[in-house]
Amino acid sequence: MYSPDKMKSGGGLMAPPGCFPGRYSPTYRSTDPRRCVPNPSGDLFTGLNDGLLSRAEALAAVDISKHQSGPQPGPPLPQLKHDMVYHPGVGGPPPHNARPHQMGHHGMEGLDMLDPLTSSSMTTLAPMGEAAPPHHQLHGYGMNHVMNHHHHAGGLGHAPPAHLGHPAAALHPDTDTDPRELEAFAERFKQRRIKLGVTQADVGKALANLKLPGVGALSQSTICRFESLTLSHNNMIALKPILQAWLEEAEAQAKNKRRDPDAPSVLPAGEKKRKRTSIAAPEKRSLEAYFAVQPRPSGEKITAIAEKLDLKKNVVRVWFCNQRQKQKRMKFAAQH
DNA sequence: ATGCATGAGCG
DNA sequence: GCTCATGCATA
Repeated sequence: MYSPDKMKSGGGLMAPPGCFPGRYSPTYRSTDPRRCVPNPSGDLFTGLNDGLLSRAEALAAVDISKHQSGPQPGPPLPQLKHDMVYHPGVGGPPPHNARPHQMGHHGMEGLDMLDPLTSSSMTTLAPMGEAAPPHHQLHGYGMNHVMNHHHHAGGLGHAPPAHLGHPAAALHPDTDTDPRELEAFAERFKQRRIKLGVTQADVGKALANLKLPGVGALSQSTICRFESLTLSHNNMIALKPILQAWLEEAEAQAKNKRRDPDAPSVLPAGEKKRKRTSIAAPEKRSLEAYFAVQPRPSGEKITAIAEKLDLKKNVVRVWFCNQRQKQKRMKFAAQH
């Protein structure tokens, strides 16, 4: 029911209808047998990273075994998994915090001598968690207001949360930014959403109907991530007032039993299907190993890695970007 | 629920 | 080139 372009523009994301990049490179070779063999043949990047790469992999192996069986010195082991999954299902067990889960850069100790190149940046790694983004580009659906660290949530030049029921939350950065509060809200939100019998996708779509300035539809993914707190802190803060507005509106309508009968469900016919690249486990493991040593490889390095793993350079680059993003991902539970 | 991707905005 | 918000496709 939503044409791709419609939805995106509504959400603030621009997807020029006719500008899809021709590089949808269907690199989905997950099933490709070659994938399992990180081609050890004559590498072009010879002198460059052969040694490094191998060591990185070896180190990763050590690292892995380390947190799997080995006792961790100190805090509850931060898993350097590329993903965090602590999500109970709907109606699952009482929500509760997981472990303090910051980025895991264990395994680094002792690696720094590996390669001067890689170690240089490694050594600077700090216990970052969500520290202080240098600056931010405020784009998207007018979430600019909240995104700004020092601005108050009411920003956006509209600030009509008067009727939203929780003026305090909307007006006080302290309240709005409090991870505890966000966590609690996400929890409530999910619970009540389910109560209303609405799916995450429904919510995303419905947001556009709120007609809040600058607020368009969102995807199921985003709603899901909001509920599971897997968005950045700023993103959570930006979305909260919007979802809160929707929730209140939805409950009001439900109470009055009056849902406007407008159901323009005109499913847009199929569009081009993007093929999702799937990186095979062995390759993924290698990437994780490299990432542990150098989360921000240079273009050259990325090229070398891509070649060694027989992956597209862009795929590798994006993988690193996503990995960093995940690493930075806020873990409310973790920080409390 | 999550992996890989796009694209805006910023150096 | 990166970060960040966000989405499509898929497990």
